Amino acid sequence: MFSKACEYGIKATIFIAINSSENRRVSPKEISEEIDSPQAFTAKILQALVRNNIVKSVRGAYGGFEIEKDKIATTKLSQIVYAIDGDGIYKGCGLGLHTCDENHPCPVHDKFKVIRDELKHMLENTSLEQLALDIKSGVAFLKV
Amino acid sequence: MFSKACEYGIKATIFIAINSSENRRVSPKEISEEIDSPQAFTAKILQALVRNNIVKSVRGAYGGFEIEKDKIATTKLSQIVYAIDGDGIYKGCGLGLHTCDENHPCPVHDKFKVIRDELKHMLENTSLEQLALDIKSGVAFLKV
DNA sequence: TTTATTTCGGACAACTTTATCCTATTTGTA
DNA sequence: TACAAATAGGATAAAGTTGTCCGAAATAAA
Repeated sequence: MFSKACEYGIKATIFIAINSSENRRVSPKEISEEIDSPQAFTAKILQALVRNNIVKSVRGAYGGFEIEKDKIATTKLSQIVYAIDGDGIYKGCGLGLHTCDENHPCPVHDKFKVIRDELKHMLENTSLEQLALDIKSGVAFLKV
Repeated sequence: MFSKACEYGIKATIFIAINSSENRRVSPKEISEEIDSPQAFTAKILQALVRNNIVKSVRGAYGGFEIEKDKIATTKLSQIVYAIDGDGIYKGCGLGLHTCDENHPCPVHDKFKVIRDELKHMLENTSLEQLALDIKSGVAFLKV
């Protein structure tokens, strides 16, 4: 469904959010340990998240990654996915046709549309805050 | 969502079904032209479909690919997908956790489960016949 | 039995994604 | 200012997916 990069990106952002809510910056090393991902690759993905204004980075001593507190509630899962995987999940034909719409559908167009719209709706209505709260309360997990 | 191989596989199977319903065998060349896919690669995918008993191949002169007529109605989209992409679409965690279930969920487990179950249901309840009929009647298309 | 036709299957090439490494740049503190 | 601690970013490697090529094997017809 998502690329590996996107999976790491989502988990990393959640971990950063949890720490930012307690005023702690975190390093790629910490992040990759907590979400069980390759460190250097995770660092690359963090760069993309910074460029897309999802998270903030602070260079130099005592630096690290953080998220502004008010952004934790407003950032949606869809924004993270879009920053890393683009809009391929919603757009594009399920069977790879160049043009696939109501007027010129692929054989599974209608059936796919239902599911994709639901996926889109879910991503656009799931906030970083919700996800972070489940980790904080021990209801959900970022690794294993 | 699906791999390229799977997209080609689905379209190829539909095209074979249409022709088998009219007692015609088709070659990889014909297939790849009709579904707009690379010929040699498509041939490889057809081999996989044959091994998985989705389609039948007949070697030698006047040979080609076909599907037994009664199979057209009973074959489900899920079987084609499974033959090529495996069960990764249903199984496996959306965020790549090793174990992700009710007891040890990833942050998006519940939300994903809903969508994946729906996708699974759709694939398991869509028959090759339905898809082929839409192409035959000109309501849907296999290329462009 | 020979020949033409057609799928099968292994080897390999190209491209994309995933992952690593090393140096440059930035920044806080002594 | 010098140093240490961090992220940024380019180069490159490893692995997976996509795609090509060619000879082997099978089969129908002459």
